[in-house]
Amino acid sequence: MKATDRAVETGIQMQAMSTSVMCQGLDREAHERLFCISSVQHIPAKTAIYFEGDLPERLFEVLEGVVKLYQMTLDGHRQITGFAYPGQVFGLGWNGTCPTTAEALTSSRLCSYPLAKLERIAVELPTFGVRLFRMISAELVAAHGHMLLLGRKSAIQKMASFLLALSHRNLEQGADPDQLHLPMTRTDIADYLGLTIETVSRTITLLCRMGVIALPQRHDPTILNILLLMQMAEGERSDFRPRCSWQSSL
Amino acid sequence: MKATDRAVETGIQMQAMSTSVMCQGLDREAHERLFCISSVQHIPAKTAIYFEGDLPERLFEVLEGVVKLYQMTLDGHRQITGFAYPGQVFGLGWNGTCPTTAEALTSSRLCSYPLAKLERIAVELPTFGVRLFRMISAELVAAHGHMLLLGRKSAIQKMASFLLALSHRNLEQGADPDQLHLPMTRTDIADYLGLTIETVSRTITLLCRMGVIALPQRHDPTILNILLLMQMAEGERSDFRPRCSWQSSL
DNA sequence: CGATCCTTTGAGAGGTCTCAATTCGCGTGG
DNA sequence: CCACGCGAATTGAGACCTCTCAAAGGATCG
Repeated sequence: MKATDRAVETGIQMQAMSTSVMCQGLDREAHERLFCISSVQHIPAKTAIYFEGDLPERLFEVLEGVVKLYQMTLDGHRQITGFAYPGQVFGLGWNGTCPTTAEALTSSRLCSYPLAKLERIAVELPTFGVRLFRMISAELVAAHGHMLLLGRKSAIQKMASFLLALSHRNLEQGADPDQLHLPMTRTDIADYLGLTIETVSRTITLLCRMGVIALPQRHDPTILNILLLMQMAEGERSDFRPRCSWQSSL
Repeated sequence: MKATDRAVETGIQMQAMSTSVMCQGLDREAHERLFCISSVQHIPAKTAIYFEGDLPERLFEVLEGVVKLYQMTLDGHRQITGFAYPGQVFGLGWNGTCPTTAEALTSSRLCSYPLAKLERIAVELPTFGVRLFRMISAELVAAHGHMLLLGRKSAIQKMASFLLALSHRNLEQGADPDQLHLPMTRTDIADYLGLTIETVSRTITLLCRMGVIALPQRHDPTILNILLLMQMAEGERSDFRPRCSWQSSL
């Protein structure tokens, strides 16, 4: 590699860092310290990044691609706890060992930071520590929401919620909220929603027949009626009061 | 209240603080600063502490009693995301608003800290910030584990896992791991495990008939065969390999 | 163009839910 | 002290949703 190439590469990397969610809003010092300990790597599709039970070593940010995080039961069932898209962080939230396996869904580009050095930065630059805390808080909120989906929603509600979440993500990214893309297989969707692959397939077919979505390509559904989709995600009856006063004796 | 009473009360409170999980292992300065912003309160049973959607204001630690945390779907279903026992903290992990409602299951004594002041302490005393981070990490790990239970376990597996978790908690607390106590109703258990009240009841009856547990009192099961219970929690087949090499193309 | 994996679709079984009735436990008041 | 009432828990019967097993239809890639 020539010197000019290295310079170009560093330039690309610095650009990646400045757009990184890890760095946004941080002062110059934090920014530079993060850059110094960061490293960018390419991961081919279907490759594990770390395993459930490993000792956590690095924090990852997705630059390109999608990563799935999952846990296994001892009898061989799998539960995907989340998908990490570009701009999202994973590898946070361990308790001794990694609770999940991380595996690249598609060919991905990741930026990673050694946890030990990250902790030192967090200790020395409290604003960065607060940022890390915000990130893991967001993950916990998402986890709580997903627990509600897994425990209390029907197959159609789960599927509708999933599609709406993807739509919402598109909106945030400035993409068309109706043109979705599913980089994961039906098996992955099933393991994320707590269903079987057949039920996922049948539910998608059902949504198509109802005219709520279209499916020109198997991995690229289009939302045709987002209002109906939202209704389906929430369930039938909407005669619900915001405050649960019948529960509380207040 | 007389001065001596106040002194006694303060003594009790300081004792509570020194045994508090929030304080364990912290230096004298952090300890004292926490004590200054802390307040202890009693909450009667079935009383909400905060509501889903509220602006988070305080972090709570359970001193006595049990608190349940839950979310509602728009069609009126409930998912309990966790129970907080003495020595456990809740109110951490928000993203704008509280993701869950917190409600005292039994008459409880709580110690709470204003979040704003807590953040200041975390910024000024990084070791405390790290401690907060560890706490929320543990919550995230628990949430992931519960997602696996909700999405991929049968009614018996869920019930067995629940009882084992309580048993494990007893063990940590130095109590008899076989003598359990369920302060929550069957409805609460159902909403925690993603089942109906009837299925919970039937599953408990089944476990009794199999001789895995006994039920002298409705809220106080006894584990008779913990090995079998562990087997049931994990599922039938145990021909499972620790590393998921069939998934990864490594 | 065959091989393989992913996906769809069907039929049937099974687990969990729903609805309903009964029993149990406990506090209240006669 | 006992009868009563109410909520919680248990139990039963049947329906329904989802899973399981099986086969066929597509997509992709060498």
